[in-house]
Amino acid sequence: MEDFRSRVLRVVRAVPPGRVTTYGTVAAVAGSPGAARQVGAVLRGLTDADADVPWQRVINAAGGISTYKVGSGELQVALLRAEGVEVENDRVNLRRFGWSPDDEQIGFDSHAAANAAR
DNA sequence: TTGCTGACTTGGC
DNA sequence: AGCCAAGCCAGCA
Repeated sequence: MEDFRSRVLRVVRAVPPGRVTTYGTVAAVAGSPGAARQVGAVLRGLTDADADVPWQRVINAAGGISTYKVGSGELQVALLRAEGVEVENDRVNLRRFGWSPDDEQIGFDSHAAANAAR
């Protein structure tokens, strides 16, 4: 069985530019609903070999940056803005920029978008 | 090896 | 709106 870590990285790599997703979504797609913390643990341990992983596109369910103890969340905000993601008041509007695997087909503006935003 | 921390989420109050 | 408790399990001492 593939490592949880590998699956997380694959999911994150699948997030298109200009979109963001949440730890919970990544965890669910990776096969462990509710294991959002582990997603954070994986991303925290990223190395040079994982430079192709757009970790900045992974945020918390509230649409905010969850750097907590990892230093500059400002960097992440800057990276997101550079991709066209609007960040106002340290918050991202998940209704517009939130991504989930299903959005590959439908884009947004559907029940999936509402689901992503809960 | 064990044990604790923690880029989180969710449901209940 | 917010706070609290439980659960997930990868990484690190």
